[in-house]
This record gives sequence, structure tokens and C-alpha cells, in this order.
Amino acid sequence: MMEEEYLSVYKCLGDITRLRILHLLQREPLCVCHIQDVLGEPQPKVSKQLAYLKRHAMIESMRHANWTIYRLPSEPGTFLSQNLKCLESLVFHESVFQEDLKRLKRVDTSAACLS
Amino acid sequence: MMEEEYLSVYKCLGDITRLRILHLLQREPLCVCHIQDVLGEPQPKVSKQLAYLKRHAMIESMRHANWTIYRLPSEPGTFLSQNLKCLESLVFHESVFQEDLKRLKRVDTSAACLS
DNA sequence: CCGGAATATTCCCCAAAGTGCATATTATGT
DNA sequence: ACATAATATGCACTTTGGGGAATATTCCGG
Repeated sequence: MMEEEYLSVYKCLGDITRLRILHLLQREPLCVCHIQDVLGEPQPKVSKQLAYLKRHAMIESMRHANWTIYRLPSEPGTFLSQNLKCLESLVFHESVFQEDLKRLKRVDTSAACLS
Repeated sequence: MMEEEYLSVYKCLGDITRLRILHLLQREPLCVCHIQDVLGEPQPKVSKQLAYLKRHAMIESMRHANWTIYRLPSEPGTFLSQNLKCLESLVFHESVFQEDLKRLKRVDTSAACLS
């Protein structure tokens, strides 16, 4: 039997790398290499956490040529949405996430996979 | 260095037993044996999860004669409060938690430790 | 068909968590 | 002091998670 949605969500939110990823994806869909660049974390680590999030239905992915684009679900459950709102207002202003945003802007313009 | 509050909170919320406990404590302070009765879980399990929650500053405790009374913090952080609100509106109506509430009412009246 | 870029997966290690069972601790009443 | 109730802790075990390093896969261009 499947685990309750809310437990999955909380487990997903209990890791800083996953939080950083969700924070980025809340801004826009991104491919792995962009996330990797922004986070400054090794590629396998990023891929694994993306897989973890997808396994728990927190994100979706679509292959686009050589790249895999990840994004928040088209219809995110109420519970997930609520928690993202909560994060937005109480957590995402912290420096870790704001630094990520700065790097995202820089990386985003020179994007090869955004064709 | 200490872990960020929000990560602690999410880790605490990612377990059904701890959620059930928090749900009960949101109603009123309770001693271990009442929680144990309501949850129908073995006493060491309950005690350990209470210890976990306390270690992460999600609850407080005070010894009262033979009993230890647990309760939500007198001044719960904004983040915790927000999440409890979210749970209240989206999760706590589920049957697991409602069944707990029923048992709580039954148990509560015949309380010995509420002197 | 081949080389290279982007991504996913595997293996290994270690730490943390969750649980059952048994035992220790603490406080109470006699 | 002792028995007992309430609670906490310890031990053993299993699972999960997180991370690094290496390797596999997938897809493109030539």
C-alpha cells in the first residue's frame, strides 16, 4: 500500500539539497546541468535527488534532446502547493536560496538547452 | 553547527507516529500513558518519538509527580506554527487522526494524572 | 558507426531512523 | 525499605538515506 502523500512530502522537504532544487524549479523548469551549475554539487548527487523527488511525485521530467527538463507537476497537489507557499514566505529568503537565485540568473542566459 | 530549524521540523513531520502525537498535543498537554493509550502503540515506541520531538525542540515536557506531561512549546516558532496550521487544514481530518481524537475523549475523562 | 555531451545508475560505505524486547530509572504509597 | 506504576534507556536488528567514485546509458552530430 502506498505511503500517504503528506508523509512523502515531508520526507522530500527534509533535505537541503532537495529544498534548493524545489526552490529553483518553482521559478522555472530546468535541466540537470543547470541545476548542477547553480547548486555547485556533483552531477550524480543532483541526479539522485531529482530521482528521489520524482519517485515521490514532487516533480515531473521530460526528455528534450540530450537534456532532461525537470519541473514542478502541472497540477501539484494542494498539500504540496501549500507547503511551497509556506517555504516561500518563511524559508526561501535565506541566503542559501538567494545565492542560488543569483547564480541561476547568470547561468540561465547562456543556456544551450533552451533552444 | 546546528541544523536549520526548518529541516528539523520537516524531519519531525515525516513520520506518522510523530504526526499523531503532535496532533494530540495540539489539543492539550498529555502524559505518556495517555498518548500511549490513544495511539495503541507500545510504550517504548511512544517514549522514543517523544524524545525525538523534544530533542528537536518541537515539544516541551515537565515532570508532574509520577507522570511526564508533554505539550507544544509555549512559544512555538513561526515555522512550526505555520506547519501545524497547514496540517490542521489539510491533513488532520484524515481518519487516523480522527480516530485518535475519539479515543482521546474516552481516555481523558478517567484520567488519574490530571489531578 | 563513432565520439562526446548530458544524464542515470551502480557499488560501497556510513550514519541515522524505526521497532521490538528487555531492563533501568524515578517517584509514589504503604 | 519495598512493591508498583510511569517513564526512559539500552541493545540488536533492519531499512533508509546521503554521498563519493566509477560506470552505464542515451542522444546528438558528424
